[in-house]
Amino acid sequence: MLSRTIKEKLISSYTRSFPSFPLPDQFTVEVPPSDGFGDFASNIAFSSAKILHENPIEIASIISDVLREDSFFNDVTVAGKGFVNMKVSDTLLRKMLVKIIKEKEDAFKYNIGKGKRYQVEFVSANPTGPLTVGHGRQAAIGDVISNILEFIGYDVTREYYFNDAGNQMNVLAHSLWVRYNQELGVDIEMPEEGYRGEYLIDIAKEIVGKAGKMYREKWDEDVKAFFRSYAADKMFDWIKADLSKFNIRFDVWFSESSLHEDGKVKDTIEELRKRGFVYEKDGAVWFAASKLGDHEDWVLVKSTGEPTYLLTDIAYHRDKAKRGFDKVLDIWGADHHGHVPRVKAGLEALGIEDGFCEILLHQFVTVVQSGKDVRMSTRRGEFVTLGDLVDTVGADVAKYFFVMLSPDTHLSFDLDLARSRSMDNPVFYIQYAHARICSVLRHAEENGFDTNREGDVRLLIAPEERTLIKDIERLDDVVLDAYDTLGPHKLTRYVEEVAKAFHVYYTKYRFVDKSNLELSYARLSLVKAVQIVIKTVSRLIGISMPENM
RNA sequence: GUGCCCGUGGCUUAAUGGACAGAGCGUUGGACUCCGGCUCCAAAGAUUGCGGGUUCGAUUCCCGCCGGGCACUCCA
Repeated sequence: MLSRTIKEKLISSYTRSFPSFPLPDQFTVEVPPSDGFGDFASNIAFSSAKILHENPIEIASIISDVLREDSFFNDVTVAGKGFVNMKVSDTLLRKMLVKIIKEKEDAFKYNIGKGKRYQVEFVSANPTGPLTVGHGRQAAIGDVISNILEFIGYDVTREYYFNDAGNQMNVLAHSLWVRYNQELGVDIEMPEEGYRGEYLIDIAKEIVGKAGKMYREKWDEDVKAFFRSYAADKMFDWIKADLSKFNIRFDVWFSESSLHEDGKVKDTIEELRKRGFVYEKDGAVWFAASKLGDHEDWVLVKSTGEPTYLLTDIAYHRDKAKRGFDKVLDIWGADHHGHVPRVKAGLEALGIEDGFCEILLHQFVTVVQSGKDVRMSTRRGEFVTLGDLVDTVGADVAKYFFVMLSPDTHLSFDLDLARSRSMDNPVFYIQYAHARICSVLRHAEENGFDTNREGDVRLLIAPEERTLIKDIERLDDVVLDAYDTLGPHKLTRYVEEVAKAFHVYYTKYRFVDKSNLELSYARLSLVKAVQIVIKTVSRLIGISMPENM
């Protein structure tokens, strides 16, 4: 909360000091690496050095002189090669604490989104098999980002796009039919490209139970359609059950076949044609992406007459724009990175503005078990399902592990470690801090304290109290940082830091002391504020905060 | 071969171009008569893959190597 005001104060000191010069493009206000540098530090002198043709140290000292006149600051110094280091007054920090207690999580909300419609599309796995841990990472990242967007005032739609139209579904249908026949003792080989997972065997058994030998060695369009829809329904039930077990919900389930049925794929290709990006060659219809700087052109409609994945995807994104979203975010696995420039070229060709669609890629998840990698492939039927993972480690731990690293970082999920409940587990560390807080508040009530009473925060003079207040008052900065960088891991790192600061505080001081009621009330206020912050972050991450463990 | 991502203490990792590269795990040594020790304190541990360049300043940007992952389909 304070860094905003400080930024404004830096700007006004700058313009007062250098009235005829423009402001630097950007400069930071951040927490310095060590307490010795004060509470906040800014690099404004570095970023303005070129504009002012002046030594950063000189600039910093001029700005500092102005800032020093403000009672907001306790101390302003110039350090290093030109940092402006600021120490804010204790009164001000305590005001922030009071604000948190009064307004709760609203104290940290800035309306950046202003109600604009933001669509986040994630998971979007096709119904050909169960969700894997890789989808789990995507589900977690997408959910946390959606929560963040909502927190800062966007109207968010969480959408799941599934391909229920293409050839993969036919392959799935045929694979199921093969399993069905095998169940009936018919010796048919699973085709090379078939889905070999054991899950189809269970479904095949089910069909034998219901339909007997009706489809034995019989394969035509009707049979295909039956197996296809049977398989798709089963897969969807499974996917939805796993997601709900994982506490992830979607607002819209968007089917690819609806794009075809509603003529949107056809419309898209016509519009591309009108704009001069379509030509025919070798019996196929091509997208002239090279006109937009791509190194080659891509097929939109195969010579068989079927649309490609690229075309339907462009049609899908065109539809997103037509549905009136102000902005959309797609979350894709890193294996789709080659697809990014093509879809973007498609949108550009359609005249959709550049900033409309953002794509966040995340690196892969590997699962390590007994010290070695578990290879995962839906087609080969080798995987650890998301549902299994959630059953073993719980939704909270799974979700936290998925978002605790930067999406850019490869994630290696150690199943043995996760299964062993012992864990050097940050989730438990944070939950423990929260449970301790609840325990303290309970203890206070039991000893006759009214925990709703507001304490006199002026009594909070211990250094650990100052640290803790500084930590919790910057939650809004953390949320905005996570938003700017699309980095949910900023939240987990932050909440670990807050939990740490609380544990340190807890170990050193007593909160409930009948011989010093006023001090006790003051400290209980701080404890409650910490609880508000931990709960707010845990809600954004989507994990629970039990009162007892 | 071409393109994208990654390379940071023993391990897992953080750092919109900023200060002495920050955490956690592990290791070693400490701390409970009292609100939950699932906690806390301290120490050791790093030439940020290698070599150049840009900059007042580079883990971050550029170039070249080395190593790993991914993608280069009329699959999705």
